[in-house]
Amino acid sequence: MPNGGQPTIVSIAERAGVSIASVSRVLNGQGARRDTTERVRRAAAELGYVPNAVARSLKGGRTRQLTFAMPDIGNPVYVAMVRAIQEVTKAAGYRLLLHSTDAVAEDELAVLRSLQDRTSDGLILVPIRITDAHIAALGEAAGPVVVIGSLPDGVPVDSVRADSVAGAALAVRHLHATGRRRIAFVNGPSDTVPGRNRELGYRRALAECGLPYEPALVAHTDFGVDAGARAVERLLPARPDAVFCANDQLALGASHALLARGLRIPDDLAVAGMDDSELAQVGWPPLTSVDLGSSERGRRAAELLLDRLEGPGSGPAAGPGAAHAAEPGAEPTRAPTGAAGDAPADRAGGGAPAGPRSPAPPRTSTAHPRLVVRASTAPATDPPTR
Amino acid sequence: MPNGGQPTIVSIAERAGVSIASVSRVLNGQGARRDTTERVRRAAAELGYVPNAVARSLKGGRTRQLTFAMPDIGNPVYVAMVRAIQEVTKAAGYRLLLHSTDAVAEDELAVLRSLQDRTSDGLILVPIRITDAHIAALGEAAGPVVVIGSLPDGVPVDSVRADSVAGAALAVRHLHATGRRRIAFVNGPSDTVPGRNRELGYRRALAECGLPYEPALVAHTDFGVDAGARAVERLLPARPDAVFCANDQLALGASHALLARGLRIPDDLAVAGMDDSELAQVGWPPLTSVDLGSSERGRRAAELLLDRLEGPGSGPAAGPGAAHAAEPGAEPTRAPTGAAGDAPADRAGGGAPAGPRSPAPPRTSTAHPRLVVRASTAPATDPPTR
DNA sequence: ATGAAAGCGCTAACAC
DNA sequence: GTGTTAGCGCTTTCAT
Repeated sequence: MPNGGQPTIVSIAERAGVSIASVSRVLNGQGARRDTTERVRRAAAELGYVPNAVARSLKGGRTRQLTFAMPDIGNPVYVAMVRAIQEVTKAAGYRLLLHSTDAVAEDELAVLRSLQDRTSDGLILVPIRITDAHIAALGEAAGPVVVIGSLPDGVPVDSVRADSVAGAALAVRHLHATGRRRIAFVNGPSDTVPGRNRELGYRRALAECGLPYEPALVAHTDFGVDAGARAVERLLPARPDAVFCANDQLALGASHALLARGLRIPDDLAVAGMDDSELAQVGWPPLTSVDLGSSERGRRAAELLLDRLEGPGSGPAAGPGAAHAAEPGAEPTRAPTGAAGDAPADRAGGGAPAGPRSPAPPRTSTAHPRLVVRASTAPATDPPTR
Repeated sequence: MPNGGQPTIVSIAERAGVSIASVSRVLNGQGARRDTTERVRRAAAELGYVPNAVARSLKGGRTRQLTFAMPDIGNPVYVAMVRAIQEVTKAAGYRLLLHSTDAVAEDELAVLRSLQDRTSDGLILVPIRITDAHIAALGEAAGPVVVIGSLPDGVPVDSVRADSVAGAALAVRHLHATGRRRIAFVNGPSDTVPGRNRELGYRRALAECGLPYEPALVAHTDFGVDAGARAVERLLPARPDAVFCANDQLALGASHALLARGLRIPDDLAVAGMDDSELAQVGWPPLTSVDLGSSERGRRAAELLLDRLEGPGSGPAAGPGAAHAAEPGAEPTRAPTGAAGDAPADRAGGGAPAGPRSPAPPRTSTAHPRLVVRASTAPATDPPTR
């Protein structure tokens, strides 16, 4: 027995006394005589036959696997996304591969490149930083990619973003409205897209509220619980009466450090986070946070991806690079280092395939933020609540 | 162009003017003339060639993918396991597929069966309940499986367990030692293995400490934060001075409910959890918990699995019968259809195929629990700490 | 309706 | 050292 002992269509064909073609047809629900159908089904059942997914993939050019690559699988926000994505892809009959990049750009690029080995049919990527290398890699991706996050204009890739500038502003205005005047900000790394946007929202809201921007009230650190705890300690000397954190993990860490110092939340300081992840409800006191629509974005990203896959020219792979010539002034995707006019040779290099598959312009959808108020930002003065 | 425009060994062969066999050899680091090597490498680079993993898998009989199926990807304990497993499998060159079963037995069985479609080479499974169906499926699994959790004796499967009976007892004794006398217990479902074991440990420790078992102090619920909150409410009338919870999620929920009622932790009640997951440190007050060695177990499980995979007959597929004759005194791996007295005819009837693959006897390793004391269980009376 | 045969992209014998 | 060839298990023409 050549393989691992698993039955194949050949075993079934022998047992049922038909050809492998008939087996395939019956098993794929195509027409066949009653008798044949019967025998094949029986043989398959008796043998406990399960089709070999690898062989199918090789033949069909699709693995029916999708990849979701996120910065940190330990962050509940991404877990929420996983759940939402899973729901959509599972319904469509795709398996989901999860990949935690630890926010390492190199790892993100590797994932992008890995599309080339045809292990998965498509990719949903949550990059934390967007470098030129990312943009280049995105353009050359060997299959459809959807980015969750903000991409520079003109990058021809589907994306789903959250308006985190507005989201951050929402939180800050809320703090101001509840009487806080010295609003500190614990941000993630400032060289990340979320980091930049949240800072922008913070400053904008400050300005709107007529509050000055005080560098001493702002800290940058890594995203993460411990980081939040350490960062808020550094801000305490500036005597804030509220701390706005760029995500829930930071906010939880900050709360922790504050409480450990004997400070009271919200009486002494209010604390607010972002993402409205599970952590917000689990924290003590429950954390005011800004819902950035994580599940929604996950779901939407999955839908976009499936659309590329099954939608128009649902061929084996989406057209690589060359297709995107739509953008005026777009540079060539890849220079086929060799004879220029050598038609047959460089076909592989990414020359436009004969088929006029329309690249379908990239689509972007944006989720709108929503403030979720909880105990951590109750007004300092005796709350008039009932 | 038949495929997605991706270069194949054929494209390379043409471009380099050699045969596909040479391409394969060069690319796989086998000997070849300087000149040939050079040309192939160059062609591959120019074309941006990446080998098609699917084709490789079909040929080799291995996908180099492993599956980890756990009850809930939202539980930090499993995230810790994922990290540990990932570390091991990645180093060995395997991709990891994650699967969240939501503790649905049916889903666990499906995962087991899915080994048959050859999508992954092996499986690490964390079942929450073990039914007869599980045991049967485990025996018939089409590839190596390692179970994280306690299996009944005699099930021929590798497993890694935690001594959660001892772990639970540890926590209860600690509560007793710090002056608590009415120790409530919020458990998970009693028909799960962890649920049963933790209850056993609770009762055992109670007895050791000379404390009576009071049903009014015990609640069963689902594992989960909300469940913990609701459950502890029901126990309050019994006036506990401590609450021991079967995992950190429950404990966090319980703390939450207690604090929300204006009770103080640990002054009014002590709270302890299990698993020592991230949640324990993130909770307020920081949660005393029992480290059940999640990372350790994950790592160990991955090692066991890899051992099965690469260890003995690391051939293409598990072991085509004839091979394993090596082990002295080993039982026959699989009855080669029609061989010795081993019931041959039943291949048809769907009965267990020859023998449940048992090349090497199942191995089991056990992680030992360790108590991690934090603020949530400080003695009620003024702590003599320094 | 069914069977024979041609591959999908790759590796590994087996000749030269 | 290199090329030719035979599959891995499956789907799909193309004849019959």
